[in-house]
Amino acid sequence: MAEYPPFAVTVDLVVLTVRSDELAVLLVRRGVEPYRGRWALPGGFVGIDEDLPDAAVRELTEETGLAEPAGHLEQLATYGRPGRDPRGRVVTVAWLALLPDLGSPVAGTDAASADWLPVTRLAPGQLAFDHERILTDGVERARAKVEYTPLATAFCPPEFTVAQLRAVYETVWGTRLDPRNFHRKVTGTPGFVEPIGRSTEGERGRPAQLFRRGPATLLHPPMLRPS
Amino acid sequence: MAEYPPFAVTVDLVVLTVRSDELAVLLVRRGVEPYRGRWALPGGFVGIDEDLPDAAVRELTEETGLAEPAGHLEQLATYGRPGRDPRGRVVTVAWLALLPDLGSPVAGTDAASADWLPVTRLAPGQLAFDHERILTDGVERARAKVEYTPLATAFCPPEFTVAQLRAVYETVWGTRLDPRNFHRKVTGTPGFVEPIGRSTEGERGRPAQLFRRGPATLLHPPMLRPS
DNA sequence: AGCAATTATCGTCCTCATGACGAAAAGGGG
DNA sequence: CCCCTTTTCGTCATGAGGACGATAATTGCT
Repeated sequence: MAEYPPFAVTVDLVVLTVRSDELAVLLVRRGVEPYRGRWALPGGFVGIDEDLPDAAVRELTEETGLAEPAGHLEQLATYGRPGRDPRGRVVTVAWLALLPDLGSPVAGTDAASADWLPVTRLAPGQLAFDHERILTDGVERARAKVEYTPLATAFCPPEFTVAQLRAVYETVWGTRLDPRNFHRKVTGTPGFVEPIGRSTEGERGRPAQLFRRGPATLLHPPMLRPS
Repeated sequence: MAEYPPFAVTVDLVVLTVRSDELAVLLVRRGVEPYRGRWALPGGFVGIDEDLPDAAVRELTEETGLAEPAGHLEQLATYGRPGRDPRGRVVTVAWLALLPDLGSPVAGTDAASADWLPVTRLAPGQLAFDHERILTDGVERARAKVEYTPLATAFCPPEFTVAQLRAVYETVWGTRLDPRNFHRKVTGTPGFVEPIGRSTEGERGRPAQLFRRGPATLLHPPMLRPS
């Protein structure tokens, strides 16, 4: 392999969740140069014998203390512009993870701290490397994919109400949705959600049926964003 | 960079076109080991100072003699399973290109020959490396994306008729579409196509209006595949 | 020229999905 | 028990899309 140009390969994670009615991304504060002290996407180098999805899962658990039991993980895109990393030629494979709200992450093994930050309140230029671009692409992908897939359920706990699912859509899209039409749409799309048989207790208002995510992988017809 | 595992990075291209009512992919016959003599996706190593999109465009023109004037090129996914290349740890960034039918490609600079092969007539295990998986993913992406984007026009010459565009959909999806409803849908979706003002001459039947692709980047509402 | 065959384009009917909204159901708190 | 909140069911109007008839505008044949 000495005849071919040597690259370093990393994985970076765009981990999104919905916390207190805001779309939040998991960021770590860098403890080492370059970009020391700046926020960055969690990620790291891929082992020479490690498969790419394995590296993504490892970084997710390792650097954030979060497991990936529920939730969703998919490849986002690959970024390799020369000069994007001052240490040399680094190509990064970015992944998109959607998780339910699991509370605050624990700090990683290095001294860096990790936390959820609302994506709408990030100032331009606040992230290390080209991570702002990667984050933008990830948010864009998530907004588009909840339209035609049941992926919005990945933001919910295993059992959830229609109203919780609606709050996810409203937060991800930044719009308000009519509760009655949303209810009809969700319960009427085959395989989107299935009733668990129980209801909520002790909340305000009429108790709501509990659902789990259904077997559908695509929504027919899609959930349309209001124009 | 000596402290990080060294990878080789390549680009591979899934170049699709519609030829004689079949969805065809551009393949090259490998002239060197490994997989010598087998069909493979066109591609090659990324230069140490080369950006990824540049490498994809370079390989597209270099190894196939095709330019990318019309048509469409987008990143598909990245594949890096250890062992996918017997020469060592190679991560490949795959790209999807959609082109109008430009005739037979010229052979590349090495002795390998290049040709269009119908995707439906490829036998399993016929392609080198993990290129069969990459091709499958590319075809899947194309089939899905013509639903909600105007990308089917990338398979057409700069000026085309509604019937030609319909033939593209029928070929890509492998279904028949009603000419009248298709015509209504295409001409009624804002920004999908715009009339050029001229019509075809010398063909059989009533002359058809010529169109070029419109400015829309997303189809609202999408072109739905018949269930 | 006249006619058949072919293809493009327009129009009609019906069904279904969806947006806007009213109303009833089912709980908690005074 | 009344009020407030939230869920859930209905109703109506609008618009998109599938099925299909009808017409327009050519070429090819006799």
